[in-house]
Amino acid sequence: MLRTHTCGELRVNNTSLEVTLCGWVQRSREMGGLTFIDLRDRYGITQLVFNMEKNPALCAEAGKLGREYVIKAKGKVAERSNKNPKMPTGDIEINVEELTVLNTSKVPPFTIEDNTDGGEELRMKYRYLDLRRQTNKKNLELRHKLSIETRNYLNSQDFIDIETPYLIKSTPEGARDFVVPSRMNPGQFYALPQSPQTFKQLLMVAGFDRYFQIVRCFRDEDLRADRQPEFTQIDCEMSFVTQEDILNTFEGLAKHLFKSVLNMEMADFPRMAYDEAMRLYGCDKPDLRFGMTFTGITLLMKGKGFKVADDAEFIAGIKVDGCAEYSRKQLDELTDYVKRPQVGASGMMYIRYAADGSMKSSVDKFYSADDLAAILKQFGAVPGDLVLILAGAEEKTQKALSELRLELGRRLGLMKTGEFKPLWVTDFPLLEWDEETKRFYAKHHPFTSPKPEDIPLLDTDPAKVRANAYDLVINGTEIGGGSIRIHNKDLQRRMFEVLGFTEEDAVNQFGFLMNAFEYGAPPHGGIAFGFDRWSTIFGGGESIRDFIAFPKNNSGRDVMIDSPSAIKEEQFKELSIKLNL
RNA sequence: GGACUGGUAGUUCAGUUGGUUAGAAUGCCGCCCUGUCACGGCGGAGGUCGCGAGUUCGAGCCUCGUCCAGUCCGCCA
Repeated sequence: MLRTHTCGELRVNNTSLEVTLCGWVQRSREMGGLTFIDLRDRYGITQLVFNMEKNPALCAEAGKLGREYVIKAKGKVAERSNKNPKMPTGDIEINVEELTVLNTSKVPPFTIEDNTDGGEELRMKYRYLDLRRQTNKKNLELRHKLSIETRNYLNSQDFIDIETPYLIKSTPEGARDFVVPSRMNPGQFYALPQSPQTFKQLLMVAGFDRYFQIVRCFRDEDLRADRQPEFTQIDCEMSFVTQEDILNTFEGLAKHLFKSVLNMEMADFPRMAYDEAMRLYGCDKPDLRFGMTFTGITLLMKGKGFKVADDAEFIAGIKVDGCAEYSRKQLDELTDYVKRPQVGASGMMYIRYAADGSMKSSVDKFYSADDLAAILKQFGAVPGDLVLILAGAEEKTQKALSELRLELGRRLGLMKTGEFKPLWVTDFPLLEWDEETKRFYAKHHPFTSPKPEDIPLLDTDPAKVRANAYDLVINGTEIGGGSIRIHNKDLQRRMFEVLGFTEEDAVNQFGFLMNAFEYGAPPHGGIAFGFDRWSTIFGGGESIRDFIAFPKNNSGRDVMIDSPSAIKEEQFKELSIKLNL
């Protein structure tokens, strides 16, 4: 090693030790006769001192060092006369006797500091410089810790890590596939896996009754702050289990991660059926850090001559504690918020229940004091509260009210970082009707098992069938989800029928799985967690990009290596591909 | 596919109603400074106002188009 110590470990009890440090020049401060240099490596920052009286040549040399030069410095640890309590190494410094420039550096395009002056775009282009910053380093360290602790826990529970292929077969269901041409099989393509779903089920058939993998998955869909075209899952599957066994096992994983990574003891996670989540929060991944659950008042508001209410399929609202004094301006802002096209409400009603007991609403014209009092009672409102009400088509209104609830949560500071409210959402619908294609789609995936008691509904009312499917939600983010799978080939065949697959389609796409199910498939089920999201939530971050070493931007581009990019004509030829742009 | 926001010095941003030579901070360069640690002081360099049209006597500012970035909707079994 070129160094004897790191830049983060020396303390006052190392005084007068002869050490050699290596690192990057964070910053230098010249005082004329004295020069200080902050030397940085992965572990911290240590101050180097050069003294003009003791060694003028060396001091002059130190003065020439630029930001981000890579240097090696040999010298003695000394206790500082002027200590810096803000730094872990602030009690000591190194009186440098030998200095070697290991490499020079151009002036970096932004400052390598916690509060950098560089914008997102620039930092992504120079990601290797951005990663030198402490905040990014911390994020990747947290991610590493989560990864190690996940392995530790699952290993302790007899899960085994098995790799599955990346070059697999395209299927039209679900997300768009990334596709890879096969040179040796002209005109044919591999697909990159959206998840190792079918392979882990085949591993169950193979008898590996507890499997896991921390694995890259690929989906060619439009991106968001919490979505990347390639992302990482903690992918798990178990045999001979019920839903209850899976929830318990992976609640165990979550608790272990909370404890080992964040040092937090978590109580048992609450559970909520999908229908309940939709009724109370209008959303299948509610943020439980605050209340403000929905109160339905469709019947109370209808029949009073107010057309908006009379025409509405669904009317519900939320009670905002202690906000009766909201100004007209604030209420108008909220109205504008719900009327944004992305939220989609056509208006908002309010009732202010003033501290003196008086009521003021936006619909006084249509509702008597008794009517309003009845509504307030339904909400359990007390003087000082504000009630906000949306009306319209059920699904749309639920969604808008859910957005309004979250907006108020943000405005009132109720979504605190550092507070964690996990939740299992269970009993998802098995199928989703698509108006455009006039057919059902699997809400989770086509191998999800219906609840046994709901199987008869497959023939009569498929939309009502509930699945043995579950999601883990933390603070309003879906962190993972899974299901008990179908292991019976007849039920699987029936499922494909409901989804409108012909026998031929099913065999063509999933024949290998159906064949496998002919040879003794055990009852099994599993779950997959979004590893990037989990890291982001634990790290209190906003965007999963901050927890991925080399992420892509929202157009799926890597601006550092400039990909995707064109390929050479010879490559197309070799692949028997012609462009059609 | 759609909505919104932004693009001005190396960087982060300001720039009034369209009007003389486009500013600040920071970074960078030079000089001074022996206890700094966001050091301090003095001085200096640094601009295709994303790109292309248009309106105008005159455009960083107005209009249209386009590219790029970000947030969201659709999409993501």
